Amino acid sequence: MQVRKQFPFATFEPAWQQFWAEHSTFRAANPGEPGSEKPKFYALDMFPYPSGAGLHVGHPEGYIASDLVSRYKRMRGFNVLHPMGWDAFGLPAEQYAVQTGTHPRETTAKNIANFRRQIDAIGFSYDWSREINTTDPAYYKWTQWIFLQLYHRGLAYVSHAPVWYCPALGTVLANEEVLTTDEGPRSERGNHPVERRPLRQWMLRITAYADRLLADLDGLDWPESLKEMQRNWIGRSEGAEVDFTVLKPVESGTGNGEAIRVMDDKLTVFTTRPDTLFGATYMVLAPEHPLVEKVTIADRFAEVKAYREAVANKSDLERTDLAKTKTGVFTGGYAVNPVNGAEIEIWIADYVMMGYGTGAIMAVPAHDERDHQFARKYHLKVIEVVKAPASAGDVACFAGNGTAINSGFLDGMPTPEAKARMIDWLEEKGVGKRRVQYKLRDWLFSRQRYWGEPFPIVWQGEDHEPLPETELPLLLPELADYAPSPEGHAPLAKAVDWVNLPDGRVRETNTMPQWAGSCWYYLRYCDPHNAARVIDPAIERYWMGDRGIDLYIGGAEHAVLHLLYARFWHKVLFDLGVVSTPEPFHKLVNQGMILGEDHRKMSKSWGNVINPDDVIAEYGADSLRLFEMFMGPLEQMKPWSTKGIEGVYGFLGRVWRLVMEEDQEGRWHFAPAKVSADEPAPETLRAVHAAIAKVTDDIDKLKFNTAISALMVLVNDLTKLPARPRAALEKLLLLLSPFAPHMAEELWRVLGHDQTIAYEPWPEADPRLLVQSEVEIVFQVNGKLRGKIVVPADATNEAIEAAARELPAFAEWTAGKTVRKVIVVPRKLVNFVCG
RNA sequence: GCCGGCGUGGCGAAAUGGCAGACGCGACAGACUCAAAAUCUGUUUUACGCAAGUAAGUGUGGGUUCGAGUCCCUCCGCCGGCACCA
Repeated sequence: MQVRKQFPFATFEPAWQQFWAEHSTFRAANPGEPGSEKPKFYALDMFPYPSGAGLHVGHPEGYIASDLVSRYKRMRGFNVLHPMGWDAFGLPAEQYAVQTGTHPRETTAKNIANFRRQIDAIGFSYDWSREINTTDPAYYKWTQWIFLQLYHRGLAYVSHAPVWYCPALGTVLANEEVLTTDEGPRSERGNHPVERRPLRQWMLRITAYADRLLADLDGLDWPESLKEMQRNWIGRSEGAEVDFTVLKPVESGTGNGEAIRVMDDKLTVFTTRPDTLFGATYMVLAPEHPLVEKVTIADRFAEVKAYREAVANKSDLERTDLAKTKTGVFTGGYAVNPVNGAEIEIWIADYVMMGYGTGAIMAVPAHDERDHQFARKYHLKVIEVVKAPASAGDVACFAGNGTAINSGFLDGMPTPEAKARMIDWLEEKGVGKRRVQYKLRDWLFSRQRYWGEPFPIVWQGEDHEPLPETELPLLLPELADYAPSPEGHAPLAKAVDWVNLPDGRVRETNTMPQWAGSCWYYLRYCDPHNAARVIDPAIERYWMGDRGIDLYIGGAEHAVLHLLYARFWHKVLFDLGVVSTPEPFHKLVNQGMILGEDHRKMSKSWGNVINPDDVIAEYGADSLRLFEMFMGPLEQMKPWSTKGIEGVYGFLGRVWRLVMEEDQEGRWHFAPAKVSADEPAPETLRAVHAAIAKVTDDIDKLKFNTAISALMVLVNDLTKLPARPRAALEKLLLLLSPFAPHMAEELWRVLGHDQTIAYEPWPEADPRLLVQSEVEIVFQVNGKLRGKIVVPADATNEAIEAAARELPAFAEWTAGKTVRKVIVVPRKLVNFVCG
């Protein structure tokens, strides 16, 4: 059954989309082109991976928001860069290729076409002449070029350290792509089990930028929670390295009292609490620590070996399970505490990780919860060296700041001072130094996949060398079979002719991870067709100068990975002089997830997925846009509601009928009788200007839901008028146009305009029309509302108080009481405090 | 465990320390209609009351203030992140 439509969106929405495309309405002007004299505004969406499933209504939420801002900024006189593209390398297309033999290029092209169709139907104002695709050789040529710059700067290197390998996906994964789950470590993509394997890998030295990545967060207009996540991920700690001399008893097996010999080796630890060095009563090495074999005595060797083997077979989850009791083994070796010469035992335990600090710790069981647990279990000595402040209460193990005790020259010092003093002492004696430690690790940058950027690297034996830039792009070879080998050899190894060069050298067969293409795509949009350079400097300065991208909207799932990697590459490019700002994304907003109507996450398995195609067929693109912005704050998670979209659809119908009427045959026509040429009445004028002020202010703050509610208030007011002044209607359409651009364009034309509304100047609210001559003031007694009075807007405090005293309610509520104090807030309230 | 964020009607939500619940949905009533739908106009936090009105009310308990949804502290719940990081 065909439901009667409130307005013919199915006709005019596609027509306007076609109009915009044919007229290149949203083409942004590069420097030198007409329009580039305007100030720029760069509004960026996180570009999608074009999956086979297509879009659901959650995907375009951020796109609608950025589109709205883009349209608004154009009307405010900005030259707006609002582009879209495809993050099209990735695993699903490759897995499909493994199963079916379809080249990922074909799958990707098909998916992009579907995404493009869906996106176009929503009426976005993208400049499609700047469309990019990370799998296009003309694009990945420059991804490879940036890799070469990293390589030349010593920021790309080869590692043989154990890495996460996923047998199901047939590839290695970065630390960040591995999740700790109840079933053990799993791949973020697909939730497959992963394991450690020693494989030759490319790493990027992101740790060299740790300090700058941390420090520059401060100046960014990002959600504070997201900045905090990056800070935690980078994980900066200040402390000291301390060198311990290693002792080893001469083998005897008879117990104590045997001769000892001093070994050459130093055992270096990292600690954030050098002030507790006097309380270090034992040391712990990670089981994998290279010194373990040297410090272990013969008597202990079997036990140590068994422990190390047991640990090696543990998954990381078992190892990091906080609930389990700590285990460890004494090596038989000793170390000398440099500060007091005490000989302390060296243990190994899996609560110390090889990957952080030096893989060894000095244990201070009195003031570290973990050391405390361990010491209690193995009956190790505990020496208290920090006196807790009285406010700390009675705790078994005090880990906070206090006053140094039992610590020789530190005694009596507060913790921060004691830390500094100890570091000075260590540096004087040459047995330690100040050190800053980061949790951030280098970025594992190679994957054993087909559908990614090939590395522009060739090997000669164990030596690698870069391809010359003139040989870029290095194209992906064609393959008959895309599956990786079970041993972890990349699919590219099968392209024998491609891999083996005539001179005996061989190509790198790994490819880059999906993050590579998205690390710099925002730059390419500025100058998408430049064959000679990654980006033209003048164009870069125009679009990226000053603050970089003015507004970046995308999902919070990219809080640490994409956003950290892209910042890293950007800083490298900044150091190379390719870009002119140290940070790419000035303002960042995370749109909240849209849940299903049942308040659960939209997913096929719940059967609650809403497809935008269906919504558009039923209510039109403007309704979809308007509703997604009306549901609630952009950043907030919120459920879809069919009734809700009917509400905004009804609102658009009301707008339509302000000027249109339907004839007997169901055709809509302009209704001249509904529009008056008269000047708006003062109250109408005030309503219009109040809406202008509210909508403008709200868009600036990205508070689209309240902006829409202001538009609804205005439309409700105009609906009540027998005929609507043309001037008021035109202002309404201008305000509506970023939200519901199709209807705004259509009615703008109906009202006789022959140019697109997209570049009409945004209306200005006249403050003189907003001031009211009289205001209603709240009358309170003891803070409780007891009445209202109307006074001139400029009434003095005295006049307001006097007016309030005239009220019958005043006598009633103050009877038998004394007025002790009167508080007047001009234009707001008057409050009598009585007792 | 640690670090963020959030708790407001039947529902989605508003509210520079100053009238809690704008706007929308739903519900109820009226107009139009033979009738319905659609549309238009009202009402709609709860309790008591015919009403005027009064009282209570923003997760819990306290505090600051003339005045707290908003600021501070305690606890509870939900969401996100990190997780033996020395």
